Amino acid sequence: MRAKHGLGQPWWHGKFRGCGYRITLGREVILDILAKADTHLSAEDIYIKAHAQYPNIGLTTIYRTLDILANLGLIYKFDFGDGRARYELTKGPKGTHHHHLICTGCNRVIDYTDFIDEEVELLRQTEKGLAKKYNFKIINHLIQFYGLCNKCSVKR
Amino acid sequence: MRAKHGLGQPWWHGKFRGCGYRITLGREVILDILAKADTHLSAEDIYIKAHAQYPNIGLTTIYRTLDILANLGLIYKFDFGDGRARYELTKGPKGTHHHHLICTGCNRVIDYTDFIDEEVELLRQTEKGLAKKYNFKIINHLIQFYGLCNKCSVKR
DNA sequence: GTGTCTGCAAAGTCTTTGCACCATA
DNA sequence: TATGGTGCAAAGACTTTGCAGACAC
Repeated sequence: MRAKHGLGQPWWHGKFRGCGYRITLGREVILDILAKADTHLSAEDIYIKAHAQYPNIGLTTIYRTLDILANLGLIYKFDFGDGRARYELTKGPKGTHHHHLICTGCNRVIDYTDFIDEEVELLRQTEKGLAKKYNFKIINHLIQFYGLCNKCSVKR
Repeated sequence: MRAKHGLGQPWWHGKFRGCGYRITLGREVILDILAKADTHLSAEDIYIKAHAQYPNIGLTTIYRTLDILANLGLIYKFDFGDGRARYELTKGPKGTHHHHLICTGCNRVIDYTDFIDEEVELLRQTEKGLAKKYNFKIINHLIQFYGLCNKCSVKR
């Protein structure tokens, strides 16, 4: 529903062109995959999906495109502790800001979107306070909870 | 000041022995370095420091020891986005729980310890809520703020 | 003495880079 | 047509593993 706008151009074309980047088939495929994904994909995950619909694509293009996207602020890059990075559209299908619950037993990751108003407000204030005290311009934050999911906590 | 207790044994000896691990010179050196460090050290940082006072030590020992320490919950392992892990004693010299402000311009990391009471309380409640809703046993959390430090924000 | 631990070297994994060719604008 | 972009192969960086000798207990 938010995939296109105006003359049928994907929403990100403007941002891309504005930065001097070209729109290529590979990049379209990658963004399409990210837009449809409901989880955090690794570079290889994306490569496999992309390769299915565009067999000529190489892993290199995946990494290079992800790098651009991250710099443009279109995607987030996460580290869940398993040695490979995961990527996620800043404004995903769900479109909502969220945090992660990571099971240290099985590496499962659960998205957590149930923010309470106070949480958002507190975060806003904290950022403001930190910005002032440390003269730091805060752009983003990362919150992750670690623990054991129901299956893994039973095992122990 | 909290380095020793009882009969002059470092505080962690008990925990180590209790888990069947042996106390070795290499491990003592590594823990000593971590205890004295006031920043997040990389494996190589630790290796260099350790090597200075115990030239026989190898990088392998550093990694293996850090792995044990992390599993024992004695250290935290962080990823600040520069491709190498950083380690920090759970209860450092400062002994305080803290979060990090990471400058995406120069990779500088600032410790942030000025918690406001509401923050701690809110976090506690959030954890409780998440634990209940997702049947997740939360053990730990990670909060990092990303942005530009004063030097880097001037540059742009 | 026995089961761990260790250093070294080699292997592994994810990611980045060099280069010649190709495609977008 | 002029820049950028791409795939491939190779290189790079950090971390892990195999193994024989050394050490803690």
